[in-house]
Amino acid sequence: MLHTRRTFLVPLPPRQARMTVVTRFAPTPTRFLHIGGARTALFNWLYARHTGGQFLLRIEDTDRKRSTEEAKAAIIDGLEWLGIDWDGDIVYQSERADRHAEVAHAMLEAGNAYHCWCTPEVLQTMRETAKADGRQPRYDGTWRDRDPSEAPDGVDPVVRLRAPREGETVIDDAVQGKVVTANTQLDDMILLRADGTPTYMLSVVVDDHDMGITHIIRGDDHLTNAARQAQIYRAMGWDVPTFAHIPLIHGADGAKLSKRHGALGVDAYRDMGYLPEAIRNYLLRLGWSHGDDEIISTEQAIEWFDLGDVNKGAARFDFAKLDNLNAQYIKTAEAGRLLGLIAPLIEADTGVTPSAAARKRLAAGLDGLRSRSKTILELAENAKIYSSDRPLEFEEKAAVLLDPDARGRLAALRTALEDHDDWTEEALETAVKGHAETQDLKLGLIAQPLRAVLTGRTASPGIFEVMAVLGKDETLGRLADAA
RNA sequence: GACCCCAUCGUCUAGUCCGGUCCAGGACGUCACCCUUUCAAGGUGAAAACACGGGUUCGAAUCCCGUUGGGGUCGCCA
Repeated sequence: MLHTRRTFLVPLPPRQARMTVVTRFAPTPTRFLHIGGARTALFNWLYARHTGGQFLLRIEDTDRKRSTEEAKAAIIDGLEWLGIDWDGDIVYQSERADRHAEVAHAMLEAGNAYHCWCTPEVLQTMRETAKADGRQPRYDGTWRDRDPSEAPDGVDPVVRLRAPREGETVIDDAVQGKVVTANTQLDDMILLRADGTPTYMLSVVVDDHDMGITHIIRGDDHLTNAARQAQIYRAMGWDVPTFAHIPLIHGADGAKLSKRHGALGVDAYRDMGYLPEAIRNYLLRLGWSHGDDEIISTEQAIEWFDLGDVNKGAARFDFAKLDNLNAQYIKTAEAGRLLGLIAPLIEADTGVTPSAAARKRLAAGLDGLRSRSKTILELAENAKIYSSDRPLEFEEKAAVLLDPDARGRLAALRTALEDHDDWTEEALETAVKGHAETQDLKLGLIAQPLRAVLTGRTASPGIFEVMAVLGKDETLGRLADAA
């Protein structure tokens, strides 16, 4: 754990001189790593890797009673699961409160900040009357030029920034372009609370500066904050980093992704059976593109990613497209990994640890299963036709298929198969088709009941493949169970 | 409400900066057909968009203005 790394306090060379890009992801540990945060982290990470720079992680746990250890762990877990690694030690904002205060005091001394004795109650009424009068609900600068000797007794003052009252603050955003804010829109924000603790506005600026952040890539919802933060940088005579406000992700209904609907943690996506590379690819394409490319490896993403290609408008989250991407990654994922992923799911579902024979079948049948699965959950579900030991459970529709006639046909087939020894897919196909011909039956009349009896279902991989994967003993055994 | 941001198929987007090659391209989804013992996968094809209104220009998805719509921010939260 770190704690005020000295290096951060050493004055940094001017921006032009340190050509290395430094980005950061600065989540608040109040809940899990939600999908929007994941994308912000991804973009920061990608940009740092693309430029050969650094990607830092800062936990903004400036207490507030809401930060929890669980949330911190969940965020770190989420990042790790997504394959997003950070450079150096994690910076905990709460451990830097002294430095934040130090900066505020420096501003006080330089005259760029001042004490204000307005209580929250006074401020509250100030806002209310302003609103009632049709004015903006802002701090009116009561104590900006008032003599501190007039300070009321028994009130601890806050420290406010002496912000410029005229002119405008301009942000040259790498994504949004030039954003101009009239300084009259910005009031003198609080830097230090009455209890001496720093506010978010001060903390971010000080931390970003001390950490040498060159590019602040974050959600659009911070765009308005950028102007205010720029004022703090300027008051301290610091270089203002490059801002890049990326659009927010909206739910399928177009509304903001809120706690209420759809704002899930990345762990939820993992539990729904999505592969981290699919999530990464999907998130990457939400608001960013590289021509017509859709399937983009992480290596390519790092090579191609640039801020200039990030869109300005918000994008809606679409599970259908995520499913498609996930399916594509499942198709090419390494077999051992997939097997490892589904084993615990099958076990949890059936309460049985797959037997050695079952695992063998699973490995043999995996390729026929993956093209039929959009998620790991589906894969595990589909895999049960191989993992289950006899006797099988039958789906309603499969059971219906096994009427007396069908059972009779299967019994005949079983007898015919008993002497068959070449248990390869091709040979079995020839054998079963041959058998159907001698019985003068359409293949479907045999194949469908066969599928039902062998898998307990009406949909499965090719039936001859299933037979081959099952092996002779298991195939005949399952046949015997029902025929 | 004020301020700020945004606006191409249902969705993600290419094209917009440096107007003409765009009666707008790709992907997902949808539909049809092919393949096929089932379900997928795969293949082929189809329907599907420049929000609206004004300009500027020989010419605008591309530039300007307005309207509408959507979003964000207005805390001694982060």
